[in-house]
Amino acid sequence: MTPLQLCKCLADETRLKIVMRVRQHGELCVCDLVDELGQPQPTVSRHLAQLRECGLLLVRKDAQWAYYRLHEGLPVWVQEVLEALQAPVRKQFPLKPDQRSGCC
Amino acid sequence: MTPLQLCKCLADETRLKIVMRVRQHGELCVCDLVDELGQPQPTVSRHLAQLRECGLLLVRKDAQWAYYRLHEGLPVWVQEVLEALQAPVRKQFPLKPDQRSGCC
DNA sequence: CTGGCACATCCGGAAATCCGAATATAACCG
DNA sequence: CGGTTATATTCGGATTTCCGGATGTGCCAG
Repeated sequence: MTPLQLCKCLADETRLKIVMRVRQHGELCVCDLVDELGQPQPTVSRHLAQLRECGLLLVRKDAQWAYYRLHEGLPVWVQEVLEALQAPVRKQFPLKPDQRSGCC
Repeated sequence: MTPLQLCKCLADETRLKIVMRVRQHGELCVCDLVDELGQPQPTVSRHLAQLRECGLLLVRKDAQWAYYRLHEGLPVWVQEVLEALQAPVRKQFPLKPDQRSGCC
């Protein structure tokens, strides 16, 4: 994980939102993200794959669901970047009013 | 300046290097950067313009030279991101051995 | 004024990125 | 087994991003 790779991962609105939402919730399944972001499922899945491959996210598969979380072993500087971005991202992309559809 | 804009600015090797070098030196002129990065002057100038427009860098023009520096009024979270990236960037892209050509 | 240097900008094409639509896979349910 | 749900992957094209080369502009030296 290099600084350049991290910046590229976060240089997309959907991926930035995903990382921050996941960081906030600890763990989220794909359908939650699809619901939250209002984007088609293949789009979300593609971005999740990218975040997995670069080592930012990890998956846990349970039955038919896939739960994503931040990789536990992230370098400190990565955690610092994410921490610094958390608040302004939440300001720029506020959460949708709690319409817990309860997909899973 | 939004988190997304910042990430896009830093999601390019040349721009990432420029920002970090400028941050380290306080102020650098274009020919220094061209020399350091080993890239053609128009390329460096184009990236500098981009960093200017998004509000990360400021220029000071003196005679025929243009000196770039970090914008003084950057939000705290931006400064935190840059601080967190400084060390790993220097590790990934070490400085060229000091061959001060003294272009200016 | 002329030439040279530092820097900026413009233009056309190449390359990377992103997306929509369709399809694949895997698990659960009846 | 067939149907449905959750997720992943593939493909083709559209859009964005990046670069090289040429050109423009301002400043200085002679």
